Amino acid sequence: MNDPVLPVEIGLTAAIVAMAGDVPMILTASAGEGQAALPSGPFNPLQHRTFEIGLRAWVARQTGAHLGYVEQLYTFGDRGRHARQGDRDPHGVSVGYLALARIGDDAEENAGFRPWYGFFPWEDWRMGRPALIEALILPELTNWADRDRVRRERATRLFGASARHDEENVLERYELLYEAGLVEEARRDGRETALARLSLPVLGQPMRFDHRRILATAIGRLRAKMKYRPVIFELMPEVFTLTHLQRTVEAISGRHFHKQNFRRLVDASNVAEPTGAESVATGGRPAALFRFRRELRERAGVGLRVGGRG
Amino acid sequence: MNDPVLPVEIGLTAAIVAMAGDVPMILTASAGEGQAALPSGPFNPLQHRTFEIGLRAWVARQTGAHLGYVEQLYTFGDRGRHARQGDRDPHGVSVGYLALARIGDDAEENAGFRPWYGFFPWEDWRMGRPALIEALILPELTNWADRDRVRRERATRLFGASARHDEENVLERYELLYEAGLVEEARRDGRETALARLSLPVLGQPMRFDHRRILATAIGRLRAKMKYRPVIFELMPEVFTLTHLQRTVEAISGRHFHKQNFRRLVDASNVAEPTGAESVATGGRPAALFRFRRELRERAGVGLRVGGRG
DNA sequence: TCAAAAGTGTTATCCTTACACCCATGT
DNA sequence: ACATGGGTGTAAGGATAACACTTTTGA
Repeated sequence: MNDPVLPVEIGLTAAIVAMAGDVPMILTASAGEGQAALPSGPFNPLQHRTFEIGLRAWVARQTGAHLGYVEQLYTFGDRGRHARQGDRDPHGVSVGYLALARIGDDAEENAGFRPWYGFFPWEDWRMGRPALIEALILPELTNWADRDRVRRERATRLFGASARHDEENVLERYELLYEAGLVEEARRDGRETALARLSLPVLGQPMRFDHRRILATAIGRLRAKMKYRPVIFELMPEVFTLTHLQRTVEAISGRHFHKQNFRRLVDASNVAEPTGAESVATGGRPAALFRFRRELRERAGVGLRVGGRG
Repeated sequence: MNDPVLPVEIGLTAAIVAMAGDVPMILTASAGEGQAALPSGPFNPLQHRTFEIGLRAWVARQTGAHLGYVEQLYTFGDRGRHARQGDRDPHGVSVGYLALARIGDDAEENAGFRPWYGFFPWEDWRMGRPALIEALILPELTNWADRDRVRRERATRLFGASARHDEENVLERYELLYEAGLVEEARRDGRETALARLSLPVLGQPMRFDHRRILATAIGRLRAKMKYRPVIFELMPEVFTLTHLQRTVEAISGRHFHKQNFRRLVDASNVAEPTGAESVATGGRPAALFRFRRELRERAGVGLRVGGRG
């Protein structure tokens, strides 16, 4: 309480998400070669009144992207952030953010954005359970768990075939893989690892520092938030078809939904209304166009409550 | 990005919750007279590896309390935290925490703890809708909203008799009252207020700085967390009766539950198991004693999923 | 024997999930 | 006419919410 106060530097790190078709993208810092990193910058309290304002400012300056929704994720204190060898992040505190943006189709604007499932291939269940879970992750986890009952149960709960898959636990799954030494970051941090046996990057491209953890947190948060806040529309154009909306929700949540049930859900939730117009057909019957009911933006409890299995 | 880095001080502020009978308590700093405040202290990265370790250290030193569960809430940047006149919080960044503790019955140990509904009288719905909502809050909000449709809708949604009450929106409700100038903090911060007309503190005891906001965040988070993590047991003794458990859950969530449904829920969730023993009767038929199944502590998705209306 | 609290069985309702079929357009 | 994607009705099963009643103790 009466210790001398020790000032530290504040950094902001952002997971900036956008959609390109039905591929969820994450903005990475163009850090020459080497591992991908999330964009980050210092926070200057004299220049910007709040973190969020500071964040918007440097993102606008560094990239063209205009941020829609912005949400604070977590604050990592200095050596608390999986402190390890090779971590050359400046001493200080880092505040993690999730932000949503809209990007166009032209390569210019998309520069720096990468598909997020490139970092988390085991998180995309849209076409069913990813094969690499059975083929790679489970055998390696079994090997790691050995006779340890707690480890075995954890592995089964998070990746087991019988366990109900909860798409929100992105961070828990990543941390298990990290602890089991199955992601590149574990090796870099000097942990025991089974990676020698594996040809990388089967278990996803690595990121610098603890940025993949931050991204995991961001994905999990977005997947959860979607269900009770209409944030998904920050990733959609002004008007859209219901199929387009479904593809986007599926892309983010990494799950597949039944068309009819999804539509009923949208209908019941009342977050979208028909514009009256129809889409220029994209290969079949023209689809009705919808728009987000903006007046609901601030409403809690309004979201697409996709259920257990869709 | 290339601005000179500006170091700032990091402070930790904690909402430390405990139960006394069926009254949820919050630890307040013994700041002489004046308004209540949450305990807070500086974070020294040289001394403590993580925020959480730092937090536990100074809480242990300052108070006798031993913290069980600890969770980060939000980080407020300097002038971002409702910066206003009268705010004499040192410049810097403040990381807010929620922590759960167990206290005994003796006055010694309970010193500094105050009933949290003293700060949020409109949040206790255990005996039905609090009378002061109809009698005071709604009339004042109607007056504040005047002809503004957005304001009216917001007021109705958060306090209206017809709206479904969502106990988790503690922060939203507090912020509405703040903006409407109905809490003491609004006056202190130099906002227009209707308080002259009201005899304080009808709308709850005020707190210093933005500590009541932090407490509101903590209550809301705890009410939500309870449903999918077995955190409630951090507030319970080793063994307890089902009625005791129900009283505690009701106290935290501020709602009343049907006995039978609550029991079925506990049974279905499998988080508690009978010890075999029975309680020394407290006035009626002896009750079976239960204990928390500790092996579930880390399990996501395990909690008491009390539903819409209990 | 009465008060006080523990403890249970059953039903109506709604929501979730799943299934199978029809419709409108471009080529 | 057929391929492509848009769009709907309905029924089974499970979870939730509400009900009223019995049991066991202490005074």
